[in-house]
Amino acid sequence: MPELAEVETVRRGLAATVVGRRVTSVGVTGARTVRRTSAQAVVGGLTGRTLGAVGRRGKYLLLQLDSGRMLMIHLRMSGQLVLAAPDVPLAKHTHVVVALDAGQELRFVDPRTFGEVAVIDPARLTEEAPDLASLGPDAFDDVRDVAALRAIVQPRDRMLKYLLTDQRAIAGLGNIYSDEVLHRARLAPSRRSGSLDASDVRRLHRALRGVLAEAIDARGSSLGDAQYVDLWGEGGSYQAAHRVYGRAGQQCGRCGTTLERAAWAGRSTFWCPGCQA
DNA sequence: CGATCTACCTGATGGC
DNA sequence: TGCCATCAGGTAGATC
Repeated sequence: MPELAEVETVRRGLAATVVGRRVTSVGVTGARTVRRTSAQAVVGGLTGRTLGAVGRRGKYLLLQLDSGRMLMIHLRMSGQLVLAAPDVPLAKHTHVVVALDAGQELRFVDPRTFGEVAVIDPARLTEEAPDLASLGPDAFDDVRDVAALRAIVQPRDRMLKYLLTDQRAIAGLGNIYSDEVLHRARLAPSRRSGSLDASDVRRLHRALRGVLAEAIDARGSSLGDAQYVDLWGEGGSYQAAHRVYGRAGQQCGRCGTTLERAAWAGRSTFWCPGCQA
């Protein structure tokens, strides 16, 4: 569910609300959510700690702790972070509850239990979070100029859809935003990265910056099942700006061609065969 | 190295 | 109504 724009929206919400707050108690009821370490490690690593800067790398949320360690959260497909008063009943599938000294609770809710919460030592990142350690440059924070994108695209020769969603190549894009970026750049998802010329890379860069900036401004995309909401339960609005995602059979807003859908490696890909080449 | 499956889960939706 | 198949924003690991 959540991709870079949604995770960034949650990050900004956390930065505005929990920085400087002390953790008074922690409850873990979902063993799968803390599988990277253990319930004891999460409870012990958080209780009594004060929360510091809130960062993001790709789709990972990283909160500094005054112990020198960090709280790592990945929402995966269906995870949500919710801020609530203690007297508000727990939503179904609430797996971790972090009580803060301001009287509020930070709750991790996740029906499919793919998401995770861990407290890790940044000095031992390679051992404790090899997935995080091997992330490529962040699609928004690190890929600022064309040269940065060229450095990702040029050394590889892969279908663009696979390249853009490979978190080790470029971190943060998922199924929705990769399709939207490729449509804006007028590049087909099956196009090989090795075949891009300088103007293709410039268009891809401009599309990447534009789509992500607009999606973050819109506080992300929330689809019909309302799986993605921010800390206060509010959805984003970028779904209204989707040009291809979920629109197979409709007409392309740019050229009028009927949009297509294909299932590659078990994932849906949407594109316009008329203006993406 | 790159492409494609499967597995991990629950829930929503649509067809019959 | 119920039953079944299909699909879902992610990722790791195995296989070809």
